[in-house]
Amino acid sequence: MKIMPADLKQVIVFQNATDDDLKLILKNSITRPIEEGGFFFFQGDHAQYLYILTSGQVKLMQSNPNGQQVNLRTIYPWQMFGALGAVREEATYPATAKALEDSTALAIDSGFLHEMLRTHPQISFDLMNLMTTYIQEMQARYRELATERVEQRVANALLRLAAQVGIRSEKETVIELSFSRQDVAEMTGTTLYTVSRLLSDWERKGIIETGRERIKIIKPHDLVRISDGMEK
Amino acid sequence: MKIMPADLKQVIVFQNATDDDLKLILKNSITRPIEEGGFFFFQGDHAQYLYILTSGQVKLMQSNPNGQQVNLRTIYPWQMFGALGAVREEATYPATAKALEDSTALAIDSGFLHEMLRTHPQISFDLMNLMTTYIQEMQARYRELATERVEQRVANALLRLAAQVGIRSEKETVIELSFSRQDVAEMTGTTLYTVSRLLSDWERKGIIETGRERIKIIKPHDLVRISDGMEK
DNA sequence: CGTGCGTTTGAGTGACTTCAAATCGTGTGG
DNA sequence: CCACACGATTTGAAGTCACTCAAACGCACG
Repeated sequence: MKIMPADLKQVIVFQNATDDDLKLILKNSITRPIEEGGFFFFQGDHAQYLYILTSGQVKLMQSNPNGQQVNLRTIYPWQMFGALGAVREEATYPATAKALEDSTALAIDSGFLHEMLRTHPQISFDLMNLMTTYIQEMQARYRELATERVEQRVANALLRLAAQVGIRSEKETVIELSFSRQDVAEMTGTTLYTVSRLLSDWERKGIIETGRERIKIIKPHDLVRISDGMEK
Repeated sequence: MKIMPADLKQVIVFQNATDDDLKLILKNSITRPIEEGGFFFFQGDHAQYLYILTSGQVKLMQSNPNGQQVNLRTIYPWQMFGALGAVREEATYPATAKALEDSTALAIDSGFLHEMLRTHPQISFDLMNLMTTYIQEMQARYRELATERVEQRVANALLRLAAQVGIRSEKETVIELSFSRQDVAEMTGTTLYTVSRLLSDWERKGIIETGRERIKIIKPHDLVRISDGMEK
């Protein structure tokens, strides 16, 4: 699929850019397809490109020296990734970007990006704003991990996912999610076994329905109560 | 103590600003003294000011609905705080800022700040860069909390603190820190009891020396080994 | 109709928390 | 200058949450 300059309007950081700017950006970027399971970059790689996902789904994760990993976030079309590395010259990516499905991204060279930021202050400003929201999200997740029990964190994660990407059924307040137990575990800093036990428990209570890589939220309100720690 | 424009050069985000700019910033800010134990602002307050600490020490912390809190970071002179709230108009502070000692800060009105960012792209850019480093730090701490044991996290926290604010003795590699067990616990997402047990253990092994609100690192290298999980 | 991956479930364990009580250190008022 | 009082710290004992490991299950796809 060919990307048009106008498509880039969907990128938050470019929403104030002119059509000419968008054209210039497109001209200075390359299209990079990665198939399911492949990687756009690894943690520690020299950060040559800033990416904008145009199709598919990408998981950003970070590993510790022992190889254990956490999910930092999942990227959906028209979101940027790799920005942390690419905005500073001579930097490396602090995370690994893995394609969850066949995906395509626009790769903007960091040299050109730097030039762009210098000549288009508005973009710096918008990027800064985007970063403030991201910092706040990370701070909130950090606090959650430090102070809340697994049960609350998982409930919270499901609610957050539902708000972001859930497919809402027409009549009822039923929300479908496509994530494995492992995914949810990595998102909440726990193990797939604990997640499985929790989900089974909630299913018995009629709060959710589950299947293979599928979670259907039946009673969001009960999840809210659990995430608030009002349980027990 | 009177703040001079040149003093502001110590603020990372203002290091590229002209003297005239610094003068303008000073003229549009007010000095705000807060005594030990007092607060510059609370989480959820309307974010009217961006602060620059000129003396003392400030703790940034976040609470969950139940009142449990985590330490996000400690601010030292010439560092900014309150930026996350103040750079967006009509926002609230995502954290609480408490003075650990009698402290003084320069308060820059968010309206003026916004104007400043609009007319001085370089500042947006520098601010964005500062935020990238902060995001990376938060991501790293998040991963630590999710994947590492308390022992490793505490060792890591001590090393990080030592690098930031430790007083290095001349001859030997001995580093002094002034933090209570409670402080360290809040920084690492654990309890003061666990921290106390750990520090006692390390003291018995000669890795550190401790006292009331005092931790002296004798063998940093051993802490590095512990933080890498090479213990046991 | 296998085969593999995602999932469930059980049993055992251990790291860390919680609560309680004793002890230590420091700074402050008499 | 000393003694007291309070906050910081230590330590023990008990409890628990969640992890680990192992094994069985079952759905979906080839």
